[in-house]
Amino acid sequence: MYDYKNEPRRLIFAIDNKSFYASCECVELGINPLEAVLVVMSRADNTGSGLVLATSPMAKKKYGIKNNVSHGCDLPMLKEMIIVPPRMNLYIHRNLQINNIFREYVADEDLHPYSIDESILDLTKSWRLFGKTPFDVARRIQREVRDKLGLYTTVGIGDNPLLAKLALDNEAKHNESFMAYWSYQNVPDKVWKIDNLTDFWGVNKRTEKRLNKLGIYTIKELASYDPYWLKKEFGVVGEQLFAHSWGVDRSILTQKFHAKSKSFGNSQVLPRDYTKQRDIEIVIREIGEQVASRIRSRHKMARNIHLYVGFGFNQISDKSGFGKSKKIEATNLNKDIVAQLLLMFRELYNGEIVRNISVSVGDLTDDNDLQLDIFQKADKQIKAHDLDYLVDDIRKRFGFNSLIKASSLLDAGTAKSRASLVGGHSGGNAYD
DNA sequence: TCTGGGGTCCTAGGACCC
DNA sequence: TCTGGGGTCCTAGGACCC
Repeated sequence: MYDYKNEPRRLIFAIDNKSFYASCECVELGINPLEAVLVVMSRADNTGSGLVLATSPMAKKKYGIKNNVSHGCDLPMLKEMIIVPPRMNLYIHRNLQINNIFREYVADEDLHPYSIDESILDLTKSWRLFGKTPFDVARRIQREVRDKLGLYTTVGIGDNPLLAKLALDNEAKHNESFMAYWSYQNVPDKVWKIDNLTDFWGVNKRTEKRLNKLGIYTIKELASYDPYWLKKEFGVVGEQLFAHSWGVDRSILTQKFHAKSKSFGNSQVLPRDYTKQRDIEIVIREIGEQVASRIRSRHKMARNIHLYVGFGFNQISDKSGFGKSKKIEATNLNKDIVAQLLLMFRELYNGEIVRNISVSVGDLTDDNDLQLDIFQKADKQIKAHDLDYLVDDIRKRFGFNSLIKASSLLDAGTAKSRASLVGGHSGGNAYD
Protein backbone atom coordinates (compact mmCIF):
# COMPACT_ATOMS: atom_id res chain seq x y z
CA MET A 1 0.00 0.00 0.00
CA TYR A 2 1.17 3.49 -0.83
CA ASP A 3 2.40 5.59 2.09
CA TYR A 4 0.35 8.79 2.13
CA LYS A 5 2.01 10.44 5.11
CA ASN A 6 3.79 13.01 2.97
CA GLU A 7 0.78 13.84 0.84
CA PRO A 8 -1.17 17.03 1.56
CA ARG A 9 -4.11 16.28 3.80
CA ARG A 10 -6.73 19.01 3.52
CA LEU A 11 -10.46 19.11 4.00
CA ILE A 12 -11.81 19.89 0.56
CA PHE A 13 -15.48 20.21 -0.36
CA ALA A 14 -16.50 19.92 -4.01
CA ILE A 15 -20.05 21.22 -4.15
CA ASP A 16 -22.33 21.16 -7.13
CA ASN A 17 -25.96 21.95 -7.70
CA LYS A 18 -28.26 19.15 -8.58
CA SER A 19 -29.60 19.72 -12.12
CA PHE A 20 -28.83 23.40 -11.70
CA TYR A 21 -30.67 25.11 -14.58
CA ALA A 22 -33.71 22.87 -14.21
CA SER A 23 -33.79 23.39 -10.45
CA CYS A 24 -33.61 27.17 -10.78
CA GLU A 25 -36.62 27.01 -13.09
CA CYS A 26 -38.56 24.79 -10.68
CA VAL A 27 -37.96 27.25 -7.85
CA GLU A 28 -39.21 30.10 -10.02
CA LEU A 29 -42.37 28.08 -10.69
CA GLY A 30 -42.78 27.29 -7.00
CA ILE A 31 -42.41 23.53 -7.41
CA ASN A 32 -39.95 21.17 -5.75
CA PRO A 33 -36.89 20.53 -7.95
CA LEU A 34 -36.68 16.92 -6.82
CA GLU A 35 -40.29 16.13 -7.72
CA ALA A 36 -40.93 18.08 -10.90
CA VAL A 37 -40.54 16.69 -14.40
CA LEU A 38 -38.98 19.67 -16.13
CA VAL A 39 -36.75 20.18 -19.13
CA VAL A 40 -34.82 23.32 -20.09
CA MET A 41 -34.62 23.50 -23.85
CA SER A 42 -32.72 26.03 -25.90
CA ARG A 43 -33.96 27.00 -29.32
CA ALA A 44 -31.06 29.26 -30.06
CA ASP A 45 -28.91 26.35 -31.08
CA ASN A 46 -29.25 26.99 -34.79
CA THR A 47 -30.52 23.52 -35.44
CA GLY A 48 -34.12 24.49 -35.53
CA SER A 49 -35.01 21.54 -33.34
CA GLY A 50 -33.98 22.57 -29.85
CA LEU A 51 -31.18 21.43 -27.56
CA VAL A 52 -31.90 20.00 -24.14
CA LEU A 53 -29.68 21.91 -21.73
CA ALA A 54 -30.88 20.46 -18.47
CA THR A 55 -33.38 18.00 -17.03
CA SER A 56 -34.73 17.71 -13.51
CA PRO A 57 -33.80 14.54 -11.57
CA MET A 58 -37.28 13.11 -12.06
CA ALA A 59 -37.22 13.73 -15.80
CA LYS A 60 -33.97 11.79 -15.87
CA LYS A 61 -35.16 9.01 -13.61
CA LYS A 62 -38.66 8.41 -14.91
CA TYR A 63 -38.14 9.02 -18.59
CA GLY A 64 -34.40 8.69 -19.06
CA ILE A 65 -34.10 12.08 -20.69
CA LYS A 66 -30.48 13.07 -20.94
CA ASN A 67 -28.86 16.42 -21.47
CA ASN A 68 -27.49 17.30 -24.86
CA VAL A 69 -30.17 15.44 -26.74
CA SER A 70 -29.75 17.12 -30.06
CA HIS A 71 -33.37 16.81 -31.09
CA GLY A 72 -36.04 18.40 -28.99
CA CYS A 73 -38.48 16.25 -30.95
CA ASP A 74 -37.01 13.17 -29.28
CA LEU A 75 -38.80 14.23 -26.11
CA PRO A 76 -41.82 12.18 -25.17
CA MET A 77 -44.89 14.38 -25.12
CA LEU A 78 -46.26 14.08 -21.63
CA LYS A 79 -48.82 16.09 -19.78
CA GLU A 80 -46.79 16.36 -16.59
CA MET A 81 -43.67 17.50 -18.38
CA ILE A 82 -42.82 21.17 -18.25
CA ILE A 83 -40.58 22.52 -21.02
CA VAL A 84 -39.07 25.97 -20.54
CA PRO A 85 -36.52 28.09 -22.40
CA PRO A 86 -33.23 28.84 -20.62
CA ARG A 87 -32.63 32.05 -18.67
CA MET A 88 -28.87 32.26 -18.42
CA ASN A 89 -28.88 35.55 -16.51
CA LEU A 90 -31.02 33.97 -13.78
CA TYR A 91 -28.57 31.07 -13.40
CA ILE A 92 -25.59 33.41 -13.21
CA HIS A 93 -27.38 35.43 -10.54
CA ARG A 94 -28.20 32.32 -8.48
CA ASN A 95 -24.60 31.12 -8.82
CA LEU A 96 -23.41 34.38 -7.27
CA GLN A 97 -25.91 34.01 -4.42
CA ILE A 98 -24.76 30.46 -3.72
CA ASN A 99 -21.11 31.46 -3.66
CA ASN A 100 -21.99 34.27 -1.27
CA ILE A 101 -23.37 31.63 1.10
CA PHE A 102 -20.12 29.66 0.72
CA ARG A 103 -18.22 32.78 1.70
CA GLU A 104 -19.72 32.51 5.18
CA TYR A 105 -17.79 29.27 5.62
CA VAL A 106 -14.42 30.01 4.01
CA ALA A 107 -12.14 32.96 3.34
CA ASP A 108 -12.14 34.30 -0.20
CA GLU A 109 -8.82 32.67 -1.01
CA ASP A 110 -10.26 29.28 -0.07
CA LEU A 111 -13.28 29.55 -2.37
CA HIS A 112 -12.81 28.52 -5.98
CA PRO A 113 -15.81 28.83 -8.27
CA TYR A 114 -15.20 26.19 -10.89
CA SER A 115 -18.16 26.42 -13.22
CA ILE A 116 -21.66 27.85 -13.24
CA ASP A 117 -22.88 25.10 -10.93
CA GLU A 118 -19.76 23.91 -9.12
CA SER A 119 -17.36 25.32 -6.52
CA ILE A 120 -14.38 23.94 -4.65
CA LEU A 121 -13.94 24.99 -0.99
CA ASP A 122 -10.93 24.42 1.23
CA LEU A 123 -12.36 24.11 4.74
CA THR A 124 -9.15 22.90 6.41
CA LYS A 125 -8.80 26.02 8.49
CA SER A 126 -12.43 26.84 9.21
CA TRP A 127 -14.60 23.73 9.41
CA ARG A 128 -14.41 23.36 13.18
CA LEU A 129 -16.25 26.65 13.58
CA PHE A 130 -19.34 25.18 11.97
CA GLY A 131 -19.79 21.63 13.25
CA LYS A 132 -18.45 18.59 15.04
CA THR A 133 -17.68 16.63 11.90
CA PRO A 134 -17.13 17.51 8.24
CA PHE A 135 -20.47 15.87 7.51
CA ASP A 136 -22.16 18.24 9.98
CA VAL A 137 -20.68 21.19 8.15
CA ALA A 138 -21.68 19.84 4.74
CA ARG A 139 -25.21 19.25 6.00
CA ARG A 140 -25.35 22.81 7.34
CA ILE A 141 -24.26 24.29 4.01
CA GLN A 142 -26.79 22.15 2.14
CA ARG A 143 -29.57 23.30 4.47
CA GLU A 144 -28.68 26.94 4.16
CA VAL A 145 -28.64 26.85 0.37
CA ARG A 146 -31.92 24.96 0.31
CA ASP A 147 -33.64 27.22 2.85
CA LYS A 148 -32.49 30.47 1.27
CA LEU A 149 -32.70 29.57 -2.42
CA GLY A 150 -34.71 26.36 -2.64
CA LEU A 151 -31.84 24.58 -4.39
CA TYR A 152 -30.33 21.19 -3.57
CA THR A 153 -26.57 20.75 -3.46
CA THR A 154 -24.34 17.70 -3.59
CA VAL A 155 -21.12 17.65 -1.58
CA GLY A 156 -18.04 15.56 -2.26
CA ILE A 157 -15.52 15.68 0.58
CA GLY A 158 -11.92 14.61 0.23
CA ASP A 159 -8.36 14.84 1.51
CA ASN A 160 -7.45 16.70 -1.66
CA PRO A 161 -9.32 18.29 -4.57
CA LEU A 162 -9.14 15.15 -6.71
CA LEU A 163 -10.67 12.89 -4.04
CA ALA A 164 -13.37 15.48 -3.32
CA LYS A 165 -14.25 15.68 -6.98
CA LEU A 166 -14.26 11.90 -7.42
CA ALA A 167 -16.41 11.53 -4.28
CA LEU A 168 -18.82 14.08 -5.71
CA ASP A 169 -19.14 12.56 -9.17
CA ASN A 170 -19.05 8.89 -8.25
CA GLU A 171 -20.80 8.59 -4.92
CA ALA A 172 -22.38 11.73 -3.45
CA LYS A 173 -24.82 12.07 -6.34
CA HIS A 174 -26.22 8.63 -5.67
CA ASN A 175 -26.38 8.80 -1.87
CA GLU A 176 -29.57 9.77 -0.14
CA SER A 177 -27.67 12.39 1.86
CA PHE A 178 -26.14 13.85 -1.31
CA MET A 179 -22.79 13.61 0.49
CA ALA A 180 -19.72 11.38 0.35
CA TYR A 181 -16.25 11.50 1.91
CA TRP A 182 -13.25 9.90 0.21
CA SER A 183 -9.95 9.90 2.07
CA TYR A 184 -6.62 8.28 1.23
CA GLN A 185 -7.60 5.08 3.07
CA ASN A 186 -10.58 4.73 0.76
CA VAL A 187 -8.55 4.56 -2.44
CA PRO A 188 -8.77 0.73 -2.81
CA ASP A 189 -12.45 0.44 -1.92
CA LYS A 190 -13.65 3.64 -3.61
CA VAL A 191 -11.33 4.90 -6.34
CA TRP A 192 -10.44 1.45 -7.63
CA LYS A 193 -14.10 0.45 -7.68
CA ILE A 194 -15.01 3.07 -10.25
CA ASP A 195 -16.42 0.89 -13.03
CA ASN A 196 -15.77 2.90 -16.15
CA LEU A 197 -12.47 4.49 -17.03
CA THR A 198 -14.39 7.42 -18.46
CA ASP A 199 -15.90 8.14 -15.03
CA PHE A 200 -12.39 9.01 -13.93
CA TRP A 201 -11.09 12.57 -13.97
CA GLY A 202 -9.24 13.24 -17.22
CA VAL A 203 -10.28 10.10 -19.09
CA ASN A 204 -12.66 10.29 -22.00
CA LYS A 205 -13.28 8.07 -25.02
CA ARG A 206 -9.94 8.61 -26.75
CA THR A 207 -7.83 8.07 -23.67
CA GLU A 208 -9.98 5.08 -22.71
CA LYS A 209 -9.19 3.46 -26.07
CA ARG A 210 -5.48 4.07 -25.72
CA LEU A 211 -5.53 2.65 -22.19
CA ASN A 212 -7.45 -0.40 -23.44
CA LYS A 213 -4.67 -0.99 -25.96
CA LEU A 214 -2.26 -1.34 -23.05
CA GLY A 215 -4.61 -3.87 -21.48
CA ILE A 216 -5.96 -1.40 -18.93
CA TYR A 217 -9.72 -1.59 -18.39
CA THR A 218 -10.17 -0.53 -14.76
CA ILE A 219 -8.72 2.06 -12.41
CA LYS A 220 -7.20 -0.75 -10.37
CA GLU A 221 -5.36 -2.02 -13.44
CA LEU A 222 -4.19 1.54 -14.08
CA ALA A 223 -2.87 1.77 -10.52
CA SER A 224 -0.92 -1.46 -10.86
CA TYR A 225 0.56 -0.62 -14.26
CA ASP A 226 4.22 0.34 -14.56
CA PRO A 227 4.33 4.16 -14.39
CA TYR A 228 7.44 4.14 -16.58
CA TRP A 229 5.44 2.79 -19.53
CA LEU A 230 2.53 5.10 -18.83
CA LYS A 231 4.89 8.03 -19.08
CA LYS A 232 6.40 6.60 -22.24
CA GLU A 233 2.95 6.33 -23.82
CA PHE A 234 1.19 9.45 -22.49
CA GLY A 235 3.92 11.87 -21.37
CA VAL A 236 3.12 13.97 -18.32
CA VAL A 237 -0.53 13.01 -18.70
CA GLY A 238 0.52 9.41 -18.04
CA GLU A 239 2.33 10.37 -14.86
CA GLN A 240 -0.70 12.29 -13.74
CA LEU A 241 -3.12 9.47 -14.54
CA PHE A 242 -0.99 7.10 -12.47
CA ALA A 243 -0.84 9.51 -9.52
CA HIS A 244 -4.59 10.08 -9.73
CA SER A 245 -5.31 6.35 -9.75
CA TRP A 246 -3.69 6.28 -6.31
CA GLY A 247 -5.71 9.29 -5.17
CA VAL A 248 -2.61 11.48 -5.22
CA ASP A 249 -3.11 15.12 -6.23
CA ARG A 250 -0.41 17.57 -5.26
CA SER A 251 -1.79 20.47 -7.23
CA ILE A 252 -2.21 23.66 -5.30
CA LEU A 253 -5.88 24.46 -5.32
CA THR A 254 -5.39 28.05 -6.34
CA GLN A 255 -3.37 27.00 -9.37
CA LYS A 256 -5.70 24.26 -10.44
CA PHE A 257 -9.10 25.78 -9.92
CA HIS A 258 -8.50 29.48 -9.78
CA ALA A 259 -6.53 30.07 -12.91
CA LYS A 260 -6.96 33.58 -14.19
CA SER A 261 -8.52 33.88 -17.59
CA LYS A 262 -5.88 33.18 -20.14
CA SER A 263 -8.01 33.50 -23.21
CA PHE A 264 -11.35 34.77 -24.38
CA GLY A 265 -13.23 33.37 -27.29
CA ASN A 266 -16.59 33.14 -28.94
CA SER A 267 -17.82 30.63 -31.44
CA GLN A 268 -20.98 29.74 -33.22
CA VAL A 269 -22.57 27.15 -35.39
CA LEU A 270 -24.11 29.15 -38.20
CA PRO A 271 -27.87 28.91 -38.75
CA ARG A 272 -27.27 27.55 -42.28
CA ASP A 273 -24.45 26.70 -44.65
CA TYR A 274 -22.57 29.83 -45.73
CA THR A 275 -21.12 29.75 -49.21
CA LYS A 276 -20.29 33.36 -50.03
CA GLN A 277 -16.93 34.62 -48.84
CA ARG A 278 -18.44 38.01 -48.10
CA ASP A 279 -21.10 36.54 -45.81
CA ILE A 280 -18.57 34.45 -43.93
CA GLU A 281 -16.40 37.51 -43.44
CA ILE A 282 -19.32 39.46 -41.98
CA VAL A 283 -19.71 36.88 -39.24
CA ILE A 284 -15.96 36.70 -38.64
CA ARG A 285 -16.03 40.46 -38.18
CA GLU A 286 -18.96 40.29 -35.78
CA ILE A 287 -17.39 37.62 -33.61
CA GLY A 288 -14.02 39.37 -33.73
CA GLU A 289 -15.58 42.61 -32.51
CA GLN A 290 -17.45 40.75 -29.79
CA VAL A 291 -14.23 39.20 -28.51
CA ALA A 292 -12.38 42.52 -28.76
CA SER A 293 -15.13 44.20 -26.75
CA ARG A 294 -14.90 41.54 -24.05
CA ILE A 295 -11.19 42.09 -23.51
CA ARG A 296 -11.62 45.88 -23.57
CA SER A 297 -14.18 45.58 -20.78
CA ARG A 298 -11.45 43.91 -18.72
CA HIS A 299 -8.85 46.41 -19.87
CA LYS A 300 -6.78 43.75 -21.55
CA MET A 301 -4.97 43.52 -24.85
CA ALA A 302 -4.34 40.36 -26.83
CA ARG A 303 -0.95 39.25 -28.13
CA ASN A 304 -2.25 36.08 -29.71
CA ILE A 305 -5.21 35.48 -31.96
CA HIS A 306 -6.84 32.30 -33.19
CA LEU A 307 -9.39 31.64 -35.92
CA TYR A 308 -11.11 28.37 -36.66
CA VAL A 309 -13.41 27.85 -39.62
CA GLY A 310 -15.41 24.60 -39.70
CA PHE A 311 -16.87 23.27 -42.93
CA GLY A 312 -20.40 22.04 -43.53
CA PHE A 313 -20.96 18.30 -43.69
CA ASN A 314 -21.91 18.23 -47.34
CA GLN A 315 -18.41 19.32 -48.14
CA ILE A 316 -16.23 17.90 -50.84
CA SER A 317 -13.06 18.72 -48.95
CA ASP A 318 -11.55 15.87 -46.94
CA LYS A 319 -10.83 18.26 -44.11
CA SER A 320 -13.40 19.28 -41.52
CA GLY A 321 -12.09 22.83 -41.37
CA PHE A 322 -9.01 24.89 -40.80
CA GLY A 323 -7.59 26.86 -37.93
CA LYS A 324 -4.75 29.27 -37.52
CA SER A 325 -3.26 31.10 -34.60
CA LYS A 326 -0.78 33.89 -34.70
CA LYS A 327 1.22 36.20 -32.51
CA ILE A 328 0.30 39.84 -32.94
CA GLU A 329 1.23 43.24 -31.59
CA ALA A 330 -0.79 43.74 -28.40
CA THR A 331 -4.16 45.26 -29.25
CA ASN A 332 -7.83 45.31 -28.30
CA LEU A 333 -9.02 47.47 -31.18
CA ASN A 334 -11.78 46.17 -33.40
CA LYS A 335 -10.00 47.16 -36.55
CA ASP A 336 -6.75 45.44 -35.62
CA ILE A 337 -8.37 42.23 -34.45
CA VAL A 338 -10.68 42.04 -37.45
CA ALA A 339 -7.88 42.85 -39.90
CA GLN A 340 -5.78 39.98 -38.53
CA LEU A 341 -8.71 37.58 -38.68
CA LEU A 342 -9.52 38.44 -42.28
CA LEU A 343 -5.87 38.12 -43.23
CA MET A 344 -5.70 34.63 -41.76
CA PHE A 345 -9.04 33.68 -43.29
CA ARG A 346 -8.15 34.80 -46.79
CA GLU A 347 -4.83 33.01 -46.59
CA LEU A 348 -6.47 29.64 -46.01
CA TYR A 349 -9.95 29.86 -47.50
CA ASN A 350 -10.60 28.05 -50.76
CA GLY A 351 -14.30 28.46 -51.34
CA GLU A 352 -15.48 25.72 -48.97
CA ILE A 353 -18.97 25.67 -47.47
CA VAL A 354 -18.76 27.02 -43.93
CA ARG A 355 -20.92 26.13 -40.91
CA ASN A 356 -18.80 26.90 -37.89
CA ILE A 357 -16.72 29.90 -36.84
CA SER A 358 -14.63 30.39 -33.74
CA VAL A 359 -12.44 33.30 -32.68
CA SER A 360 -10.32 33.48 -29.57
CA VAL A 361 -7.57 35.69 -28.26
CA GLY A 362 -4.96 34.95 -25.64
CA ASP A 363 -1.59 35.90 -24.21
CA LEU A 364 -3.30 38.85 -22.57
CA THR A 365 -1.61 41.90 -21.19
CA ASP A 366 -2.94 44.96 -19.36
CA ASP A 367 -4.27 47.91 -21.31
CA ASN A 368 -3.08 50.54 -18.84
CA ASP A 369 -1.65 52.82 -21.38
CA LEU A 370 -2.25 52.89 -25.05
CA GLN A 371 0.87 51.57 -26.70
CA LEU A 372 1.44 53.97 -29.53
CA ASP A 373 2.60 52.55 -32.78
CA ILE A 374 5.29 54.89 -33.99
CA PHE A 375 4.43 54.13 -37.57
CA GLN A 376 0.95 55.48 -37.15
CA LYS A 377 -0.13 58.96 -36.38
CA ALA A 378 -0.74 59.11 -32.66
CA ASP A 379 -3.99 61.03 -32.84
CA LYS A 380 -5.53 58.62 -35.29
CA GLN A 381 -4.87 55.65 -33.06
CA ILE A 382 -6.20 57.33 -29.98
CA LYS A 383 -9.41 58.00 -31.86
CA ALA A 384 -9.90 54.33 -32.76
CA HIS A 385 -9.25 53.35 -29.16
CA ASP A 386 -11.69 55.89 -27.73
CA LEU A 387 -14.34 55.11 -30.29
CA ASP A 388 -14.30 51.40 -29.46
CA TYR A 389 -14.62 52.15 -25.74
CA LEU A 390 -17.40 54.66 -26.41
CA VAL A 391 -19.42 52.15 -28.42
CA ASP A 392 -18.90 49.58 -25.65
CA ASP A 393 -20.25 52.07 -23.14
CA ILE A 394 -23.34 52.93 -25.15
CA ARG A 395 -24.10 49.26 -25.75
CA LYS A 396 -23.67 48.52 -22.06
CA ARG A 397 -26.21 51.16 -21.20
CA PHE A 398 -28.71 50.78 -24.01
CA GLY A 399 -28.15 47.27 -25.34
CA PHE A 400 -26.06 45.81 -28.13
CA ASN A 401 -28.56 46.66 -30.82
CA SER A 402 -28.56 50.38 -29.98
CA LEU A 403 -25.52 50.69 -32.22
CA ILE A 404 -25.04 48.27 -34.99
CA LYS A 405 -22.88 47.98 -38.08
CA ALA A 406 -24.67 48.19 -41.41
CA SER A 407 -23.06 44.89 -42.44
CA SER A 408 -24.68 43.18 -39.49
CA LEU A 409 -28.09 44.09 -40.88
CA LEU A 410 -27.46 42.02 -44.00
CA ASP A 411 -28.89 38.51 -44.12
CA ALA A 412 -25.56 36.99 -43.26
CA GLY A 413 -25.12 38.85 -39.99
CA THR A 414 -25.94 36.95 -36.81
CA ALA A 415 -24.86 39.51 -34.21
CA LYS A 416 -28.21 41.27 -34.05
CA SER A 417 -30.26 38.15 -33.40
CA ARG A 418 -27.67 36.85 -30.94
CA ALA A 419 -27.28 40.09 -29.01
CA SER A 420 -29.42 38.96 -26.08
CA LEU A 421 -27.90 35.49 -25.86
CA VAL A 422 -25.65 34.53 -22.97
CA GLY A 423 -23.27 31.67 -23.64
CA GLY A 424 -25.21 30.98 -26.83
CA HIS A 425 -28.54 30.62 -25.05
CA SER A 426 -31.41 32.88 -24.12
CA GLY A 427 -30.50 35.20 -21.26
CA GLY A 428 -34.03 35.86 -20.09
CA ASN A 429 -34.54 38.98 -18.02
CA ALA A 430 -31.49 40.86 -16.83
CA TYR A 431 -30.27 40.50 -13.26
CA ASP A 432 -27.85 42.80 -11.53
C1' DT B 1 -25.53 11.85 -32.61
C1' DC B 2 -25.81 15.96 -39.68
C1' DT B 3 -23.64 20.65 -35.71
C1' DG B 4 -24.14 24.48 -28.40
C1' DG B 5 -20.75 27.34 -26.40
C1' DG B 6 -16.62 28.67 -23.43
C1' DG B 7 -12.55 27.28 -21.62
C1' DT B 8 -7.59 24.78 -20.22
C1' DC B 9 -3.51 22.00 -20.88
C1' DC B 10 -0.19 19.12 -23.52
C1' DT B 11 2.75 17.68 -27.55
C1' DA B 12 5.23 17.80 -31.79
C1' DG B 13 7.71 19.93 -35.33
C1' DG B 14 9.88 23.81 -37.63
C1' DA B 15 12.50 28.18 -37.40
C1' DC B 16 16.09 30.42 -35.48
C1' DC B 17 19.93 31.49 -32.28
C1' DC B 18 24.30 30.35 -30.05
C1' DT C 1 32.51 23.03 -45.56
C1' DC C 2 30.59 19.44 -42.61
C1' DT C 3 28.74 17.90 -38.25
C1' DG C 4 26.77 18.35 -33.40
C1' DG C 5 23.92 19.91 -29.59
C1' DG C 6 21.09 22.97 -26.55
C1' DG C 7 17.61 26.30 -26.01
C1' DT C 8 13.52 29.22 -27.08
C1' DC C 9 9.69 30.80 -29.69
C1' DC C 10 5.86 29.93 -32.67
C1' DT C 11 2.07 27.34 -34.71
C1' DA C 12 -0.99 23.34 -35.41
C1' DG C 13 -3.67 20.08 -33.43
C1' DG C 14 -5.40 16.77 -29.91
C1' DA C 15 -7.84 15.89 -25.66
C1' DC C 16 -10.51 17.04 -21.88
C1' DC C 17 -13.74 19.72 -18.67
C1' DC C 18 -18.19 22.13 -17.55
